[in-house]
Amino acid sequence: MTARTTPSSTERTPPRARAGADKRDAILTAALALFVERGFHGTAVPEIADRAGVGAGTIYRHFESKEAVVNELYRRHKQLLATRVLADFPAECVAREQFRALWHRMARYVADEPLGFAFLELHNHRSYLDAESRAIEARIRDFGVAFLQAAQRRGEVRATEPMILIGIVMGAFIGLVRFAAECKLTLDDDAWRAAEQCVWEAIRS
Amino acid sequence: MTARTTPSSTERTPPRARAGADKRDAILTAALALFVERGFHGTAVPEIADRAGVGAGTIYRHFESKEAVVNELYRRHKQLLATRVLADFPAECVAREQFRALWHRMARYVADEPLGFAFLELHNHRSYLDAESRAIEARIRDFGVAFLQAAQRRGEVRATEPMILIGIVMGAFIGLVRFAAECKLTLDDDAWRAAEQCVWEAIRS
Amino acid sequence: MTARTTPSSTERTPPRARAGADKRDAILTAALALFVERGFHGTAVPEIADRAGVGAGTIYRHFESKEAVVNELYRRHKQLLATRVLADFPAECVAREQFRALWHRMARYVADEPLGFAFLELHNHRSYLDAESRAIEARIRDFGVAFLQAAQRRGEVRATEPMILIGIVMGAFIGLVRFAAECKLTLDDDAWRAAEQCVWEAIRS
Amino acid sequence: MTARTTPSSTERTPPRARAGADKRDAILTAALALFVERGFHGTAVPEIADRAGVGAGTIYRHFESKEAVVNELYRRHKQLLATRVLADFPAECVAREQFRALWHRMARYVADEPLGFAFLELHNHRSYLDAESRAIEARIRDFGVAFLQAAQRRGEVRATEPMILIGIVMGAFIGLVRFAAECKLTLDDDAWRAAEQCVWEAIRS
DNA sequence: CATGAATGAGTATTCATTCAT
DNA sequence: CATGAATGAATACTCATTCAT
Repeated sequence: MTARTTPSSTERTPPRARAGADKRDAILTAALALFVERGFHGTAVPEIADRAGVGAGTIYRHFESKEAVVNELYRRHKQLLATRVLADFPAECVAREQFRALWHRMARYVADEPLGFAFLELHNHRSYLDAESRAIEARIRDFGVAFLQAAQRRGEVRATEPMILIGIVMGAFIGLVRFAAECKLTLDDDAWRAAEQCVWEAIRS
Repeated sequence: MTARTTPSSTERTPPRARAGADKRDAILTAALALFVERGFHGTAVPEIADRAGVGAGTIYRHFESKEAVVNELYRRHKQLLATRVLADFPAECVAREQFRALWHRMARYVADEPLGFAFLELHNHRSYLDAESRAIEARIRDFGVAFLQAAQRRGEVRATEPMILIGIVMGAFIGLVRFAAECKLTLDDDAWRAAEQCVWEAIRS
Repeated sequence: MTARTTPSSTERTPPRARAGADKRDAILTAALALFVERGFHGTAVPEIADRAGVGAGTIYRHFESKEAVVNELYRRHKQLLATRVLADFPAECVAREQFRALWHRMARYVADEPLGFAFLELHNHRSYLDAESRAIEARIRDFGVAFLQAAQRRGEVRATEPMILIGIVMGAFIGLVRFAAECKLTLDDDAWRAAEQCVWEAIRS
Repeated sequence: MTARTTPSSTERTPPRARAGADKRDAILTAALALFVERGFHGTAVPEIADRAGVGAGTIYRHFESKEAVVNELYRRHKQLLATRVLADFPAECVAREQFRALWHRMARYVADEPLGFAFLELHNHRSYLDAESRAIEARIRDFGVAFLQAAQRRGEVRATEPMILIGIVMGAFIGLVRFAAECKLTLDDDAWRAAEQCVWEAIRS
């Protein structure tokens, strides 16, 4: 346990005792919540430090700058999403099954990492994202296009421009999550299944 | 009132081209572009003044504060969207026709006011929107729910929770626009029609 | 303070119809009240214009700058005080009578021009008063010193350094007015007479 | 910015002469001098920072706002004056002795804290003083009234309205200090004693 | 002459970043 | 390594002054 000079001990730190280097994680967790709540420009570095339970200077021991924090966060969560969704993709199944798998994996990601998902959906990433962060984004899109084209060739998905279909599917997914959040509607398994069925109808041949 | 026909390129207006009261418009136009590009908190007031071709102080002659500018912008564009989409709604048609009408009106709005649409889709409006601005938002959503429920009662739209269907439809629409923008894909009439057909399949009974 | 919609004419102007050049007076009157209330640096030029019922630009038609206004005000009121107090000074009377005359003339000035007196007593005139304004001040003090020295030579006033006596007398007068104002105590003729008697005791031989 | 005439005492402290917490004191000292010289509204925060030898932001680490600085200054000096003057007041002496004690204690305060005294005498405190600051003021005045009334009951002080007498005495004291300052006259012990005798004559029965 | 919209330098205050402890 | 006080550049906003009408 790191020595704390101030009399008050565990102020904001998460319950588990913290071993040395995962201050970095505390910073990222705090930053994630604040960026989602107030946006990148609307969040002050000392606020992040405060919520993470570390000194303001400590952030600069782990990250080059505030922008480095947001980029790390972006890459980390985009990567996590990609891994969760694409790992062990059922390449041999029919498109219907593949789509169902994709959809529910995304749904599980949203359930497990609601802040991470909300963060990725924040707009205006453009102004601070670096090249590497952008590359991950492209990788996922390319996978989606490849999947759709294969299914189209097999006549399982309608023959519309793949980018349009991706826009519709991803948009529907994101819209579903956002509207549910706005209306304080909890999405249970049935809701997710129903929605999945709807969206499949949109792209099936 | 001066008609604004071209959606394009009215930036850094020539010093003596404007008369009196449309300095207010110049400020709103400049702010719109900058908020879309860098977000509310990422945009400095002098930047807005600069781009509008006015002095920094002039902004405060027309608006109480920076927040008053975003709120005006939000209300104005939300209102415009609502009017464009809901005016003379074909109440007697079958759902299929009504849906087509809604879709293409939204498409036309996006084509005419790309920045306005992008602005409305910006997240984190929460932190600065006032009560009046929020009320307009609710009005539009309520209309959508009413439309869907009526169609469901007539058996023309599938009997899924209306908020889920709205999330899917609106999300698909927004996703389509965003992905197209990101991939520098221009959406022509055919593309809009094809997408409309896809999304209708998602909600039809 | 807020936007002015009506193009109407006489909004704040005092009842009497205004003939051309006495806008200058309206400006001075407005400035006097505001300077007393909020100080020179705490008063904005448009506020003065507003209270005077003239346009902001009009002030610059009559005065070089904000500092010119305060200097004019200072000179005008100092001059008025000097005239009121020193004109037809009873040079042949005994010091007791002369003192009584001075005291009650000052009292009458305060009663007639409470704002003017309060303004002259404002501190920090130093930072904006010009040479001419300062000269008037000196002239009055010199007269007081001469009066006291003459009375001291005749053995009617105690032989203490004249500047000290002036400080005491003027200070007592000002203190009286200020404390009365602070305690919302109105000074009637009896009070003024009683106070005069007290202060005379302080300097008589 | 302006010319600095006095080569005296504590200005622009040597960069590394101070330790930790007395940066707060440096700020207060700098603010005191500037407020006396140019008034509250006439003093810019960066000027205070400059004179205190600290960064502009540092002021906001120690004080909520510019107004918090004046209020602290006011309370601190009013308190100091009250303590110095009222502590161990000779309650058993005759009024003549009590008056002498009060007078010379005030004189010593002025000698020790000339800027503090000048600051307290600044007008227009009204616009920024908070309730607590005002309460101290009233406490001192009440003490003066009580002292005078007791002496009047014993027949040692003339039977005039106490507020009038206080106005005269305090006014004379303040006037003395101001006129002396304006004329660059140094008040030595003899001058203070002579003045005290004069003012006592004004109120004795 | 009078006006008030427009201006930009100036104000109080915040915040990303540094560095002595 | 960790800290948080200190910094000064940057921000939102104000105001003395100008000038086209």
